[in-house]
Amino acid sequence: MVSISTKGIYGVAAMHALYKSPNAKLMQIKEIAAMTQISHGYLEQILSSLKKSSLVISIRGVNGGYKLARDAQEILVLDIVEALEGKLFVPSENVGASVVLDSFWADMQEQARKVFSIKLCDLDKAYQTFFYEI
Amino acid sequence: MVSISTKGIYGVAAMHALYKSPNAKLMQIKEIAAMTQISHGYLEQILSSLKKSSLVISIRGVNGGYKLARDAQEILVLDIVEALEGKLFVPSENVGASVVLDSFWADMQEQARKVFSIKLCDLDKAYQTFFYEI
DNA sequence: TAATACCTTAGTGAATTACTATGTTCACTT
DNA sequence: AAGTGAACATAGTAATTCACTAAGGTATTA
Repeated sequence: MVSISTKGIYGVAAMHALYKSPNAKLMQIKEIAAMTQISHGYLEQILSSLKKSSLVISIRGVNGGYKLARDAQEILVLDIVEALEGKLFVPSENVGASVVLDSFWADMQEQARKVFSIKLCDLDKAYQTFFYEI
Repeated sequence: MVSISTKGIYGVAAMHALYKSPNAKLMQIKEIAAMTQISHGYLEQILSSLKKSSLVISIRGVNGGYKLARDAQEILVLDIVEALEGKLFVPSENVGASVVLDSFWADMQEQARKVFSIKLCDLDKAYQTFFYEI
């Protein structure tokens, strides 16, 4: 189907929730799950992956939770999605040893990854732009 | 993995082969398969899909084969890939009823599809550019 | 009518997706 | 010191997709 899967979409939604947390306050999985409607157990795994990629920081125990590992200006949607789904748009293998097509697909990948290189802090801005155009 | 699958890559390779056929001469499946290293049976299915999407024309019987249904200038890589893999980059469902993220993903889809809106006849040109830059 | 090409459908093993289930570890509170 | 509640870790599972193969059907030409 060639699409970002729910895992990536959930990941961006969770990161966006953390970004929107007032005063960068810790958020617990159950809070994020309630906000985003993501299943608690699945969200646990997703946040675990995001932690492994150093995108979030966690604190354990009672009153624990998650927060962004760094400023939202330093986090790209591409980082989030690739942390969860691997590098984007890598053509499986090269076909027929065609140099033309090989470099074509490499170029497509580069351009497509550029599209997703939008900062986490600019997500709302993107929406505003969209909104004002109506 | 979020990538064009081999089906789409094979489809583009096959279409490129048809585009490169001298004088737009009919090409048989076995010729294309030999050129591209795609399995004969699988390529049959792929060309069948491309025909259903009116991207190629076929002639049956002895000396039959395939050719492009229209000028390569009127065929986008996006057309080929979407004929084989469905519409690109549709986020499965909207998550958490977030209007911000919904319109963000819609915008991502639009931009990503634009990246693949390159004409079949410009595939080689893309490579030339890449080549000259070295 | 035989040969040869396209056309169609069914099946299959491997991998991926989107979870659920179960338990462990850690830290704070009482 | 014990209990509670949070993150952490691993295993399992049903459904779907992927990348084909197999087997035959149908149209056209020699």
